[in-house]
Parts: sequence; C-alpha cells; structure tokens
Amino acid sequence: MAGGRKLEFDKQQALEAAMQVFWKKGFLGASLADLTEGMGINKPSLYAAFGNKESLFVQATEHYLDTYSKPKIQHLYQTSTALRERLRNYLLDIVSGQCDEDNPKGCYVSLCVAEAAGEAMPERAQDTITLAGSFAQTLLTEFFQSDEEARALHLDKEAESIALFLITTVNGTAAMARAGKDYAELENVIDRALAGIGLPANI
Amino acid sequence: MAGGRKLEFDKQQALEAAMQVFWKKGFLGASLADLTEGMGINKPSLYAAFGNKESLFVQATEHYLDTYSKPKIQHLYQTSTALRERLRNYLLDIVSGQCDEDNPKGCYVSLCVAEAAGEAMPERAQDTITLAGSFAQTLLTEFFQSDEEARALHLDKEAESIALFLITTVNGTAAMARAGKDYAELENVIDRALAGIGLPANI
DNA sequence: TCAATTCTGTACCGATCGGTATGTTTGTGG
DNA sequence: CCACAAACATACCGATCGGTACAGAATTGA
Repeated sequence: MAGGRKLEFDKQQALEAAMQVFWKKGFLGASLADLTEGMGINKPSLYAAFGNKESLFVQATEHYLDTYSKPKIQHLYQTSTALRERLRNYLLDIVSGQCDEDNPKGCYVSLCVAEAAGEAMPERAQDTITLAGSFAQTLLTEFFQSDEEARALHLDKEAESIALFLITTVNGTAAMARAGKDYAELENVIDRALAGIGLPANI
Repeated sequence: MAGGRKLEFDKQQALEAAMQVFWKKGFLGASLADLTEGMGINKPSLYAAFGNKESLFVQATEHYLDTYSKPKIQHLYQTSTALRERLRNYLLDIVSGQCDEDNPKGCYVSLCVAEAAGEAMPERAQDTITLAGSFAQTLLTEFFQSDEEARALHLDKEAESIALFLITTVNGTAAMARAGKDYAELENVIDRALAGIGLPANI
C-alpha cells in the first residue's frame, strides 16, 4: 500500500559510473569499495538496485554496448559515402573512444575478455563478456557480405577474413591506447589496416 | 661454516611455473595460492627464493622475455632470406606462441600491460611490464631503420609508423588468441598486415 | 497520527588476500 | 656426536574480499 522512501541516486548515472570502474579495472580488479566509491552509494544500495557484483557487471556491459559500441555502427550505413570512408570513419570513431581522455583508456570489452580467459570469473559474467566480444566481428562479417559496394569489390567472398582482420586491428589499438599511445599515432594504423584489405588511401 | 639443508625444488623450473601462472591470470589475478600450487612449493620457500610476489613477477617477466620473446627476433636477421619472408616468419612465430595449446593463450606482456593501466599494481611491477611492453616496438623500429633491404624499399623513412602498426597487429592477435581464435584464423591476419606495409604476398 | 514500506548508514560475517613467526627436519663442518 | 645453518611445513597475522543483518530515517496510504 505505502510508497516508502525515495532513491537518493540516479540509477542510470550509477550504472554509468560502475561501467567506468569496470572499464578501468576489469571485473576482478574492481572491488566493491571501488564500485561504491565511484557510484557514490554504499553497498546495501548497490545490492538493492543491481543484485550483486556479477549482475551489476552484466548490466554495465549492456550499458557499454548500448552507449559506446552500437552508436559507432551507423558510420557503416551512410550509403551516400564511399565504402573506404565509411570504414575509416567507423574504425577511427572506435580508436577515438579508446584514446578519449574523459574515459578509461582502451576497450572495456577487450580488457574483460582477456580477464575472462583466466577462468576466475563467475559464469554469467564470462558468458556476457564472451558474447559482447563476438558482437562486432559478427556484425562486420554480415556487413561485408551484404554491402553493395563491398560486393562490387568482391570483398564479400572474404567477408569473414576481412572482418577478423579489422577486429584484430581494433583490439590491437585498444591495447596500444591502454598502454598510452594517443589518437594521432593510431590513426595511421587504421590507414595501413585499410590498405591491408585492398583499400589504400588514394583510390 | 655449515652447509644447511638442500633446496628440494629446481629454481628455474619453479620460475617457469610462476611465469605460466602470471601468463594465465595476470599479476593481480594470480594469488599466492595459485602460485604456490603451480610451482609445487609453499609460501615460505617462495619468499626465501624469490623475495615477494612483486619480485617474483619481475623475475618471471624477465624469464618470459628471455625464453619466449627474444628468441623470435632471430628470424629478422636471417639475411639470406627476403625481407617479407623474414618478417612473416617473425610475426607467425609470435602468433604461434600466442595460440600454443601447451601455454596460456595470448601474450603475457600484453595481458599485464592492460592490467597495469588499472593503477593497482606495485610500482616496480608496473615499471617492469611497461618496459617489456615497449621492447618489441623499439627493436622493430631500429630494424626497419637499419636493415639493408628495408632501406632499399624506403621503409626506413616510415620505420616508426610501420613498427607501431606491426606491434599493434600482434597485440591484436594476442587478444584474439586469448579469446579462442586458432593459428589458422590468425595466419591470414598477418598476411593482410604485411600487405598494409606494402609487402603483399606475390612480390 | 499511525502503520506499512523502502531506502540509508553502520557494523558485521566468513573467506581469502599477501606476508611471516615458529618449530622441526635435513644437511654440513668440526 | 655436536653445533650450526638452511629449507621445510604449519599455523598464524592484519587487511581486504564479496555479501548481509539491522536499526534509523524518509515517504506513502489510511
């Protein structure tokens, strides 16, 4: 019947903060003390709102995909733009996010996938991050199979191989960004990668 | 005056085992229980032989560089072999090590560098792994600046950029190998990377 | 005003963390 | 055989881990 006391924090804002902590420290490296401090709430509030650490991680991962990964996809479908340019915009947007001073360096997913291979993560967390890790590659493969310009260039025959190469490249830039490389240094990496799939600069 | 009881374990063998544990779990993810179990000794023996966890990590990292990283360099200096072939042998040897079933997947250095960015590692461990992370890039840059065939192809003008690209690529394959990709899938990544620096297959 | 309900802060739980004190065992030199 | 030295195994240390019990503070409907 009765309403009860109101939440004193914004749940989406707290989830964003939790995501930042996992992004910086990984799942295992992020302690509850790190999380509660970053989120600005204390443990009972965290557990009431998000379940437990594992469940919070699952929700933070979905939040990362929704707010950081998926929006970058749109670059691929600006059909008024040439294929090379679309790919370049997509890849550079990713690299830009990896080097952003306002967020932890590197890629949330890449970091946690590496952590997951240590076999010390709870099952649901591992499943979630594994699925997230395969997301971009699946998407890129389907893109190269279906895009009109890509088919005209016969890239659809090697869609899987090309997608794997590009995903490998952005996993590489994620590692380099996390190690301290800045955007300017990694921009030329993308151009060389595009050359590696037969799309050099001046064509 | 007196000799005292003899060590009941091989120190090099224990160090190799410790390296395997760090390789699989990272510095923070590897607990003393993990280490002592993997090394087959107990804690006081570990501390007597290697100092503490941080000091053990430093020694394990040096052991990794000596036994896994540095031997692969020789491929670059087989001067009777063409440049592309030398680079390909070098890169594929690295990828092979990342996919080896007998060792943890991925790259020890790449994993721990990512961990170090979380700012939860002791100082000496962080310095050691940071230095190890820059090792290969420095070496490759100098290689492209000095190699005769590379200079003939004017690759020395872009030595730094090319080195960064190739190191980014192998950091990428390390991430992919850790996520479960096998050698066959990553071999074509290397060929595309070589194309990205102007060395396609049939030249 | 008074239950009923829900959030908040503190204080606590057992387990594990990195690291060590201690007593026993195994070896050497005299 | 004895004194000494070094490695062994066990048992412990304070701190932190993820998670929770509990009491007080808000908010609601009656």
